[in-house]
Amino acid sequence: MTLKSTATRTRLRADAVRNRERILAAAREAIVENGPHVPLDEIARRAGVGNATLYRHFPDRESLLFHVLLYVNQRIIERAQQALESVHDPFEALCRMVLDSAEERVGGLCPMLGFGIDREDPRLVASRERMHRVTQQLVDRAHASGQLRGDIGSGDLLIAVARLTLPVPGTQGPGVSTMARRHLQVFLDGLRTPPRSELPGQASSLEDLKDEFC
Amino acid sequence: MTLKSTATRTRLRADAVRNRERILAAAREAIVENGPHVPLDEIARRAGVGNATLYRHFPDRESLLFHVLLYVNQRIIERAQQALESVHDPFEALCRMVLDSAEERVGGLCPMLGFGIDREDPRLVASRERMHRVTQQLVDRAHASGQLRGDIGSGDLLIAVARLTLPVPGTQGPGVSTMARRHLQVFLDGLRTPPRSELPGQASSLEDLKDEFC
DNA sequence: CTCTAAACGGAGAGGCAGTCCCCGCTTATT
DNA sequence: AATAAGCGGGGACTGCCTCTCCGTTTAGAG
Repeated sequence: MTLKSTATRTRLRADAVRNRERILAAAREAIVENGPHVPLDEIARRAGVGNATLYRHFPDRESLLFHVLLYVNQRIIERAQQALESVHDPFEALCRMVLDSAEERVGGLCPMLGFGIDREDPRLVASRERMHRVTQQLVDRAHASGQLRGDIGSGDLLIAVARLTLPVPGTQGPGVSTMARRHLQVFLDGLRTPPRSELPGQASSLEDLKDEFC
Repeated sequence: MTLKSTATRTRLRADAVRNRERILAAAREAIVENGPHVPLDEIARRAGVGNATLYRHFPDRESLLFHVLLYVNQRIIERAQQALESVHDPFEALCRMVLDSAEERVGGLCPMLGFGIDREDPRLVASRERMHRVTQQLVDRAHASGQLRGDIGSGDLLIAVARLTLPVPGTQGPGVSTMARRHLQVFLDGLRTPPRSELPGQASSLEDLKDEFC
C-alpha cells in the first residue's frame, strides 16, 4: 500500500479505475477469441469506452498486452494457492488448478508472448516465479502421495495446461466448451498412476522451459 | 474428342504442377504457424515462387484455403485407412491415427474454417464423409476390443485431435514439439479402459459436430 | 534444334484497416 | 460551485496487403 502511494503520485479517479479494469477484462476476452492482433478499437468497444480512454491508460499495444498478462497471471496464482491450501487430496488439488486455469482460458493468452513483451521485466519475473513455485508445490505433493505418474514434471504440466486450454478457432459451437472439459478430464486420468505407457522424451521441470514460456 | 480435351482439358505444364504443389505445402506451413491471415505474398515467398504465380493458381485467399483443406484432409484419410488395414491391435491403430494427425498438424488448420469456406461444397462434403467413416471404424473396433473407454465417441476423438495438435503460438522452442508428443501420449493413456473418472457431458458422435467442425 | 504458347516473377498502383491525436464535453472530487 | 481529471468520437495518417501489368523465361511438340 505504502509502496503504491509512492508509485502513483496522483491517484486515479474512481471512474478511471473502473474503466481500466473493464479494459483489461475486455482485452483478455478479445485476445482469447481473436488473437493478439485484435484491433484496439475493438477492445475499447467491448469495454464500453472510447478508444482515447484505452490509449490514455495504455500508450500502446505492448503496454496493454503486458498488463493483461500480469492480470491473468495474478488470478491464476491466487486460485492455485487457494487449491493448495484448501483441497486436501493432492491429486484433487492438482486437478482443481488445471480446471481453474482452463476457466481463465490461460491458453488463449500464449500468442501474446511473441509480441515484443519484455519477459525480463521485474514485475513479470516475480509473477512467473510465484506461478512456478505454487505449481511445483502442487506437483511435488501429488508425486509424494503416489497418485501422479513419476514421468511428469512441473514443466510438462504448465505447458499441457496452456495447450489444453487453447481455444480451437473456427469451432465456436456451444458444445465445444463442454467437450473441452471432457478432454481435460481424460488428460487428468492419463496423469494418474500407474502409467499405462512409457512417455517419449523425459520429464520437464520448470527450469527447462524458462526460455520458452511465460 | 481430342486426347487433350478428354483427359484433362487444361493440362498443366510440369513446372506448373510442381509449383502448385509447393504453394499448397507452403500455405499449410504458413497457416499453421501464423494463422489464416498470413499474407499471400509471404506464402509465395516460402514456396519460392513469385506472387503472381500464386494468384494464377488460386484467384483469391478463399480458393487457396479451400484447396489446402482438401489437400490435408486427403493425407489424413489415407494414413488413417492405412492404419486401419495394417495395424492389427485396435487401440494401437487408433493411437497411430491420432499421432499421424498430429504430424500433419491438423489442428493448425482449424482457424481456416471461419474464413468463408463453403462447407457444403461437394468436394469437401465427400472428403468429410470419408474422414468420418474411417474414424468411426477405428473407434468401433477399439470399443469392440474393450480397450477404449465407452464414454468416448468418435466426435470426441476428432475434436480432441484437433485440440491436441494445435500449435501453441508464442512457444516456438525446440522442446515444444517433443512435449506435445508426450501430452498426446498421456491423453491416449486416459482413453484406455477402465475409466479412472466419470466424464462430464456425454459421448459425442460424429453427427453431433456436423455443424461445428470440418 | 526451333518455335510457340504457357508459365513465371518483380514491381508498383490502389485500397483498406488500424493507430493515434485533437479538442470540446462530462463528471468526480473538494 | 469550482476545477481539473477524465471521457469520447471523429478523422488524418500510415503502412501493409491485394492483385494486376507486362517483359522474360522455359517446357514441350514437331
